[in-house]
Amino acid sequence: MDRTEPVRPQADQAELSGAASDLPAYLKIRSTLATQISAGKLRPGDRLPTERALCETFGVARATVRQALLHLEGDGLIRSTQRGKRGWFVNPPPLRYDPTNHLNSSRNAKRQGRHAEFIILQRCEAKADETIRRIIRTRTGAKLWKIASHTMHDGVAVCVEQNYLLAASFPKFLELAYTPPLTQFLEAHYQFFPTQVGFQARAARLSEEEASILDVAAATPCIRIVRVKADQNGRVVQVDREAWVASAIEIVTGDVFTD
Amino acid sequence: MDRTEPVRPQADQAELSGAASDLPAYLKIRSTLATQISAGKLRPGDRLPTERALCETFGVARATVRQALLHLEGDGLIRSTQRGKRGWFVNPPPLRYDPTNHLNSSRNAKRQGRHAEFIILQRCEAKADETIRRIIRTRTGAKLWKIASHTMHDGVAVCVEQNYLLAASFPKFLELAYTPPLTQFLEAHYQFFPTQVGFQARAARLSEEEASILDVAAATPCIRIVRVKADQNGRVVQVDREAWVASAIEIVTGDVFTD
DNA sequence: TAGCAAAGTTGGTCTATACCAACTTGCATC
DNA sequence: GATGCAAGTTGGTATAGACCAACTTTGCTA
Repeated sequence: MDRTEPVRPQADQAELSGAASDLPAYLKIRSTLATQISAGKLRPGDRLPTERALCETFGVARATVRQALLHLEGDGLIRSTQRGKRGWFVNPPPLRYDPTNHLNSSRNAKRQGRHAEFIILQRCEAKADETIRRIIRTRTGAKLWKIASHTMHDGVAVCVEQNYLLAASFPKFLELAYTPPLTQFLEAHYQFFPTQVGFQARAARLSEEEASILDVAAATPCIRIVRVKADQNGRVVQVDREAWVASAIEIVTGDVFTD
Repeated sequence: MDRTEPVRPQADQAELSGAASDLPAYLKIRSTLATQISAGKLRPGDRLPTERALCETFGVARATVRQALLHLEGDGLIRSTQRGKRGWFVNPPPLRYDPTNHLNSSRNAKRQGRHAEFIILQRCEAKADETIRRIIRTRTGAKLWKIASHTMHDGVAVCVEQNYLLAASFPKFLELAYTPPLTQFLEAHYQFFPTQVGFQARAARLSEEEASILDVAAATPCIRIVRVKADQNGRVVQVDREAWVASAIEIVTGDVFTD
């Protein structure tokens, strides 16, 4: 009984998602799983079957299953943990993020039914690097405060960020007892009501360090956001650099999408 | 002389990018190539060595090289063509795209030193699907005009889009001789000076069809943008759906980044 | 010299296998 | 029961080899 299926291991996969049967196997697996997710058979937070189990289900090698899973990760539908190597999990839908009206991120999260937490990693004096310097248009030596933190939504890390403040505009910042979120803190202690004067977003990948903080695989797709804020005189005094797990947010302005 | 290097094929790779030598091989290859690109040794439009040549250079298997290349693709640094299977090419830096001020995309491209072309694929009457219907807040049967097109920058396809117009607001649209770009055409023929009332962007992957139009590999990372425009009375009359090759654009508002 | 067919190249897909670190499970021992 | 170690599981990384379609190059023929 060994020779009924001789050399063609990729023959009999007609059961994979009927339509478009000339697609590569990994794309069929991808769309099969994507359908299960959008149909609610697999729900946010659910764990997918193990890679080896999926191999059996679809009758393919593990590399093929992984190709499908990595695509689903790029699609933003699933994520795999890194440290707690427990498997692949279905993502919640992305948080809507409005670049023109993004003054209080915790309230934004709450309005969308998420619980946001902020964890401070570092708070120190810092020098501006080339990028910051160009934005803030300052002379080389200007003193800055740097706050490094990350954000959790419902217990899942979704964003690492660094905030840079022009030290001259926020005297004795390090001596104050700081509680996030930053926007509210600066409002309360410095009567700082900023104007957002710049916003930048682009698709990229997480660095090693960021991925390890966010507890996802190295080089996970992310969206890098830079926000620039000015004081009442139009002076740039704050630059925020954020790296969001790409699947965790979408950029939206206007209210035509929120019904 | 065959047994000096017995069973450990991944041993001697100390020459790969000195620092952080405990990184996986594919990440070292990725950063080596990324460095060559940012240092200008490989310039936009250049073709990378073939995958098999890179295997020899770095002393790894082809799957490992491909892993590195796919990461660089996700980073937006390179792209591989699909139909004209000629290899991997270095991308130009992304085009800056301002969601709050994006009325004329060809002028935007020109200002950044690119030549933009628009190719019309289809122009027809269409019914609103669920998404469009919800945005345009119209009753089920509303008649729409649909324009499907794609955009080339310097001869490279970078974006596919569909524009939907409320037919009632643009009478006899199909009977007019249409020349892109759309914004200018509507301005000239209908005195339509829209207000942008909605903008949405998120990271995703190209569909089969889109990828084939854009001549890139299936499921290439992309940024999906939806723009919603209203007439003078605040009535939503236009919805644009764009899919940009992720590496081709970055979303920017404000002028603090353009120095 | 023009045209065309054969051979080679290249990225895309896939199999099969292997090893590792980190985590989980289960079992034997105290 | 609690403890602790061994065995199993899981995703991450990597090798080696294979086949294909589509493209390019080569070289022969008319």
